[in-house]
Formats: sequence, C-alpha cells, structure tokens
Amino acid sequence: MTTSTCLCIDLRTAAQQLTQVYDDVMAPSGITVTQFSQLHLISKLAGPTLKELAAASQLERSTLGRNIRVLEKQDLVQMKVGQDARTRTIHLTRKGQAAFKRAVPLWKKVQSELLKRIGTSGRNQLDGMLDTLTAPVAA
Amino acid sequence: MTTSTCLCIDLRTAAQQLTQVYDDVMAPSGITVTQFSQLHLISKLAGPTLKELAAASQLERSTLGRNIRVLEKQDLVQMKVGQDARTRTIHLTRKGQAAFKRAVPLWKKVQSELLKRIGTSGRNQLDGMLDTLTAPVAA
DNA sequence: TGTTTATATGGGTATATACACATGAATATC
DNA sequence: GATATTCATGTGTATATACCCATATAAACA
Repeated sequence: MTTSTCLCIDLRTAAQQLTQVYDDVMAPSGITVTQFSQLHLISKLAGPTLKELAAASQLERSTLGRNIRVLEKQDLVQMKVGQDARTRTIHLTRKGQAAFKRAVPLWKKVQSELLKRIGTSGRNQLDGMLDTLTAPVAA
Repeated sequence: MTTSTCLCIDLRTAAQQLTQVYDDVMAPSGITVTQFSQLHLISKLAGPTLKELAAASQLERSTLGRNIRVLEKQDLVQMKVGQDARTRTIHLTRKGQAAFKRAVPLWKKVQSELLKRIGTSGRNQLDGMLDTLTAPVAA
C-alpha cells in the first residue's frame, strides 16, 4: 500500500476527536453535541415524525428511533402518536427545552472559536471538499 | 441559534457517508474500510500488543479489544499471549492476509479517485483544517 | 366493502465506540 | 523474598449506528 493514509480513516478519526472537543465544552449543559443537534432539529421541525427527523438528520430510521428513546429516557423529549396512527411525533419536554437553552451558548462558544480558526473561506472549502468526497464512486 | 450548521455534525455526517463510499467499493473483498485499516496496522506493526495497536489507531483500548474480537471471530486475526503474560499480541491469519490483499486494489481505487477529485493541495488543506479543528478549545 | 399493497415504526442482531471497574501479572521497594 | 504498586487487559454498561424482518395501520383498488 502507498504510505499515504486513508482519507476515510482520517476523517473518521477527526470526527470523533471533534466530537470530543464539542462535548468537553458542552458538558456543563448536561447534553452532548449530538443530542444538542437532535434537540435543535426537533425544535426547528416542530413535532416531526421519526421519519422526518431521520431524513433531516441523515440517519437511518431505526438508528434515530433508538437515539430518541435515549432522549426520552432522560426526559428530554416526548413521543406522541401522530394523526396517522402509524407515526410518532417527537416533541421537546420542558426539561429538553431547558437543556437546549443551556447548551446554546456553549455550542456557540466552541463553534465560533473553531470558525475563527479556519475562517469563512476555510469553512466553505471544507464544506466543498466534504461534498466532493462523499459523492459516490462509480463501480 | 445561528442558522449556520454545526461543524461537528457536518464532519460526523461526512465521515459516515465517506465510510459508506469506501465500503461500497470494497465490499467484494469481504472486509470494510475500518477492518482494512486495522489489518493494515497489524501487519505494519508486526504483532503489536492491544495497547500499541490502540495507540496507533487512536482508539480506546477496550474499544480496540472488542473490534479485534470481531476480526478474530471471522478468523482474520489471531491473538497470542505475549512475552509479558499480561499482553496479547495480534497477528494476521492466512485468511486475514488474503482478505487484506484482496482489499488493497479496491481501497486504492476509491482512495485515488477521491484524491483525484480534491487534488494534492486539497488533501493538504483538508488535513490542515482537520488538525486545526481538533485541537482542544480552552475552557 | 373486502382485499391487496404501501408505509411507519419496532425489535433482533451486529459492529463501533467509550468509560469505569475488576483481575491477573510484572515491577519496585523494603 | 514479601509486599505494594503499576500496568495490560477483560468486563459491565451505555450510546451511536445500520440492516433486515415483523407488525400495525393507512391507502388503493377491485
């Protein structure tokens, strides 16, 4: 094999490390950055179904279902049966709203610090490269 | 919250998608890109201990231990008790070597296609940005 | 309207990941 | 040499993730 390291592994490692960076700063809020993101989406989508939330978060339906149950256990979200009785709509509880509010300034702190480091152009370059990389490779 | 999306979530999502890109191409080899990377390291380090391999892969020891047991179950690697009886050294089996060899050209295919997309300078920029992003944020 | 088909979710199973604690083995120290 | 300490690994528990199949419900249609 060439000595060049694997782009995929590099990106995976960086993603894990970056998660740790966010989580460290956000720890006082009681929620992690992934939970923060989910609470944010739930709030923004205003009572989405599991399927809608999964699509918005680019996660597999069953994955999201299980993630949500963790939040439910911590009383951060609540699931209700939707109009369509097959669906479950997801809502923030008071506690979830409070946790989210606590987390916002911490998230902003990390996020803005990191954006400062790489600059707007860096962020755009990064987004562009990530898009480029994740487009399928023809068989 | 600002409308700008979370860098961390973006990176996590991209890492998962990129993993899928690699795994799709590498599927015929019978191993995934993460397994490929582990087999590669084991081969390169020539019988490392769990701890050494964990350090090289930037993974938690117990995490790596469990990953290795998956490879062991598939008869791709073998663990032996080391000189120091506390340690376990990890070795490729014949089957592991064969799978790795099968995977190499597929990995090269994806990797080179992606490098072509972003170019050498893009790769360097990406690496630089990932390093910048993953440095800790002062409390 | 009764039946077929499509859809949303849940559950089983499996990998990947981490943290905290337990255990057994080596090393240091007295 | 006996004991205290350090160290490598294993285990329990938990989250994050995905795939495949089961089930309940809605929609389409004959």
